[in-house]
Amino acid sequence: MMESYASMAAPPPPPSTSLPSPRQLSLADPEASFPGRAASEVEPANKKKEKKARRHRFAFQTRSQVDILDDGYRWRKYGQKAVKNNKFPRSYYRCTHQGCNVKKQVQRLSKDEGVVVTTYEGVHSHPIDKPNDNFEHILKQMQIYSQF
DNA sequence: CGAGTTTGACCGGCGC
DNA sequence: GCGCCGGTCAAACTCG
Repeated sequence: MMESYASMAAPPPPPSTSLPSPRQLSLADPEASFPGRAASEVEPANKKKEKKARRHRFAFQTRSQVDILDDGYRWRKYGQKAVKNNKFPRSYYRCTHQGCNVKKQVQRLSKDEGVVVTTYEGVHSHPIDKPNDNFEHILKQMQIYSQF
């Protein structure tokens, strides 16, 4: 899906009207006074604003022809942006586990399509939902760079 | 039907 | 002060 760019090459729906994006509508809505995605802010404002310092960041450089690196956890893609120094876009993933705010970003090297850099942000606090005993073996094959 | 994926637009910070 | 950039979200669509 992610590698198939032409899969969705015909999205232009019938131009019923120049209706702006739903995103803009929320802005026009007085109820949407929240600045941006504050609506998803599950944390009540009762507490002080804790700084969103980034947890430990681990970058895994793997050699894979496919960008779908399954580490055993369930990830949900929440964005895709192209990097300036790379001709390929970077994919942003997030753990679907409740309370598990672990983020992961996958980037491919434009020079070496077979090289994929996966950066993990945060730590998982739940067991793996997928039987992958070989994961440990895979880790050994990967070169782990620990930052922070 | 549900979950996950896609795309566009927005936000905040930083630079100039 | 404005422009640029990276990063994030939300709705819509697709797949199983």
